[in-house]
Amino acid sequence: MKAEHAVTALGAIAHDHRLAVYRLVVKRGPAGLPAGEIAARLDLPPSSLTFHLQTLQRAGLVTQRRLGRQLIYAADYAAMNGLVAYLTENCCGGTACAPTCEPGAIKVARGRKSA
Amino acid sequence: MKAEHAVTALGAIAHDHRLAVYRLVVKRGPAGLPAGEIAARLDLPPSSLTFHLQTLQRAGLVTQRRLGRQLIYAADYAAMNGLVAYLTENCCGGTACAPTCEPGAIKVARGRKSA
DNA sequence: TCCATATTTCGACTATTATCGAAATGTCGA
DNA sequence: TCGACATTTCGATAATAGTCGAAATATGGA
Repeated sequence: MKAEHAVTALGAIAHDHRLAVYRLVVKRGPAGLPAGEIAARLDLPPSSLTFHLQTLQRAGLVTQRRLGRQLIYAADYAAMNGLVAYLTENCCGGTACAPTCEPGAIKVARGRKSA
Repeated sequence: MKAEHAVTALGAIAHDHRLAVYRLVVKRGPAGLPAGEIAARLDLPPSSLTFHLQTLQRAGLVTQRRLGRQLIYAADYAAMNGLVAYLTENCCGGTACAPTCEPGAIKVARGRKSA
C-alpha cells in the first residue's frame, strides 16, 4: 500500500460520523445497509450522509450496490485489513505482524473452525 | 479506547507530512529524533513541523523530551498498538485479533492481552 | 552576561472539509 | 405515464486545518 492511499483511508475514518457509519456497516456484515437506514440510525440528514458515504467509498472502505430503489453500503473488509497491515508494518519497522479479519471466520487459524 | 480518541489518533496520521514524521520516528525507535533533524530530513519549515508534531503529540502517538537544547520526539508504540487493536476489533466485529508491536521484540504475544 | 543554537509561538493568510436545504435523478408499482 | 419513495447532486455557507515568516523562549557555553 502506498502512503498516499493509507492517508486517504485513514482520513476517511478519522471523523466521528464516518467512523460511526463504518462501524455500523461492519457490524452488519456483507449484507450491508441501505443509506436511509444508516441515516435513520445515526440521525443524519440525507445529503450529509451521502457526503460521508462517498468519502468512505472513494477511500475504498465501503462498497455500494443497488437493490431496488435503495443503495446498499457494505464494509470492504480487505481494505481494512490492508490498512491495518500497513499500520502494523510501519509500527513494527518492516516485520509483519498483522492479522487478517473476515466477516465470518475470525479465528487466527488455530485448530477447528466453525462454519 | 473511546471512538473520540480513535478519531483523534487516526486524524493525526491521516496527513502525508505527519505520516512521514511518524514513520521516521518509528524507524528510529525509542531513541527518537530531535525536531531539527526531522525538519531537515523531511525538508519542512520549523514552524510547520512544530504544528504537526503537536498534532501527533496531542493524539498521544509521539512523546517529547528535552535533551540539552534540543527536543527529542519518539514514537509511542503502545498508542499505535491501541489504535490497531481498536481498528481490528471494530473490523472483526468484537473478536480480538490484534497483534502487539514493540520496538525491539517484534514477536506476537499469543497469550493474554493487557487491554 | 552575551551570543549562538534549537525550537516554539504568534499572526495572518489560504485551502480544504463539513453541513444541509432544495432541486434533480433513478426506481418501482399501479 | 404518473406518483411516491430513496438517494444524490447542487450550491451556498460555516468551520476547521495547513502554511510559514518573524518574533519570542529556552538552553548551553565562553
